[in-house]
Amino acid sequence: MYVSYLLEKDPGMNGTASRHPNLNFNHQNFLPAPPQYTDYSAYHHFPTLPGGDPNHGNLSTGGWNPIYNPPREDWSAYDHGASHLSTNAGSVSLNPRDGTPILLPEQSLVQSVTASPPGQLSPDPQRADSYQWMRRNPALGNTAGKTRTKDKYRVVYNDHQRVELEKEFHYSRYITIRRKAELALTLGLSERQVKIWFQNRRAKERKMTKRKMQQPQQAPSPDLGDHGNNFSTATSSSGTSGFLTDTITMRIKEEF
DNA sequence: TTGTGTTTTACGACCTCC
DNA sequence: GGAGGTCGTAAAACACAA
Repeated sequence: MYVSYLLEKDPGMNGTASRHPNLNFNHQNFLPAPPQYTDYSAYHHFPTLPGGDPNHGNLSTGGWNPIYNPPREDWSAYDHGASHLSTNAGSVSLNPRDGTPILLPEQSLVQSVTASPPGQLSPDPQRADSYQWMRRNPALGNTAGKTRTKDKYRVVYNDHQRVELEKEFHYSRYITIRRKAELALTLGLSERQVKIWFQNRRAKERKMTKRKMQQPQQAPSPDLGDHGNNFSTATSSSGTSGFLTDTITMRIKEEF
């Protein structure tokens, strides 16, 4: 309980600006548009891959930082879906000069990928089916800001928003103030929504971990041997994600 | 089509920390 | 007091079997 507090027992840990003087950023300091994560190197530690984002492996091209568990193989499909289905301006990178949408390499790449039948994206139709949640409601786009007390109870985030949030969560289960602001900006969400998304995501992970713990030793999930392609497995597995998070946490400690 | 179970957003209550 | 954490829950969105 109160994991963040435990983490923050160690000064300089991932946390809020108020608690960590080193994190006393000015939110205005980062550019509100591409290139994404230009100042995100603070807690990323891998050399820039050619053409890739040094911080998230290659976020914008769909690559993956080796520190993470391997990406879900069907993410590219989500990105594709998001790239052409999303009506949310916040989900599209814009040219900082003229504001025109930037077609990321992934968007052309995944278009060719998804030219194949969906079943070919994953050899496991069951697993592929497990990620249908990522594909729904393209038309909704982002209508963030609706609340129970307003005209709509809740919105459904689009594929791009979900993928980026999942990627961030995969990197660290606790988002920094800076990253929260950046992510909110780039995804067209409010910081509150990003915060709540992370809270809910952690709750989901705990729930899944608990569920696994309650299940007696059963036959090992085939996903576990799937090079981590199943993101849910990777993040919900206390062992895997715990290790991952610990590793990341230590790296963040080093940085701050 | 419909009923049912699950997942996803969003919130409130309550907590700790600064 | 404000920020952000967990926990529990409501309700929309969704999946799927009958």
